[in-house]
Amino acid sequence: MKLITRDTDYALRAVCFIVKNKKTVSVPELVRELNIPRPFLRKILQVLSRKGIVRSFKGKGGGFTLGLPPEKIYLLDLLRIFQGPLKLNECTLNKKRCPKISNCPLSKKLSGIEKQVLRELKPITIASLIKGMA
Amino acid sequence: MKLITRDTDYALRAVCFIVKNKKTVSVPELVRELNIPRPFLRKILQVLSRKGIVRSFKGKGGGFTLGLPPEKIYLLDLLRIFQGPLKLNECTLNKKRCPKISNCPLSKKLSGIEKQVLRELKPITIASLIKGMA
DNA sequence: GACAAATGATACTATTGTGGTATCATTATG
DNA sequence: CATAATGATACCACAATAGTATCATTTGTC
Ligand code: FES
Ligand code: FES
Repeated sequence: MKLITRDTDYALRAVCFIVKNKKTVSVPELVRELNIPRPFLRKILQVLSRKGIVRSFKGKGGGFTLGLPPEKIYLLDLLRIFQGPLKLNECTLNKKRCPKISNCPLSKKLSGIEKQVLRELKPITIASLIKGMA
Repeated sequence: MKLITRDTDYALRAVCFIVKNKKTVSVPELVRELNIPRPFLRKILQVLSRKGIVRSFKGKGGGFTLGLPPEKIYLLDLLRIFQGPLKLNECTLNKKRCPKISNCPLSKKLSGIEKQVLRELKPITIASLIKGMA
């Protein structure tokens, strides 16, 4: 089971690379650097652009720059954009038959774990990841 | 993203029910009680049987009993049986291009999270879950 | 203005994992 | 021997993930 899917991961790499370049970065450059399949990367960047994580510039010489400072781009943001909300704990039973979540011991444990995971993910920003690479 | 898939969950419920019955429990009984699709449940129980979690008795009047005391059946066992090893942290890059895992800051963070999750999962047994339901 | 080089929008396809079904063989009890 | 159970195994359906393809639009350069 993966915590982070491919699109999230690619988004992360792309954003990191954009941070390190002061100029706008185009898809061809990113492809060259990260070798991610080009159309897939394009799709990902378009999403990031819509969400304001990056800013896009069309036309010749165009490309992408950051839309936010790297200290304000959280891994959790990317994760939620591409993977939806982090819910480790969804009851497989429909609500009718579920002996009330609040009472279910497994559910309690899983919620606890989910909280822990969130607590650890929360502080991770692009900035912190890049610093870690030094 | 689910931490626990349906088969693991069904297995868990089935095992819990078996614990509470001193006699052998047959698939029809389990279906009645848990309403899990019968052939699916059968498949799950066969796996549990092969793994020694439950013991099976063939023939008329047959069914399943526990193969281990409930304090020795770990949620993690079931999880691993049905979902493979818990690895939250698998690099999307192939080994060639991965800038060595030990150096990758994301990988480090995710490993940390994985360890935490394992630490929380480890102590959970069938016995502890049942006690929690009291 | 025409062309080239970039992104925007959107629809489609392929692969894989999950959640099941179906069938036939085997074993035990009455 | 009939019946009621499990064993083994192969198959199928659906959803999520991963990736492709196409056309429209914008912008810089000659
Ligand atoms: S049975 Fe619904 S949360 Fe446990
Ligand atoms: S790039 Fe391979 S573990 Fe981070």
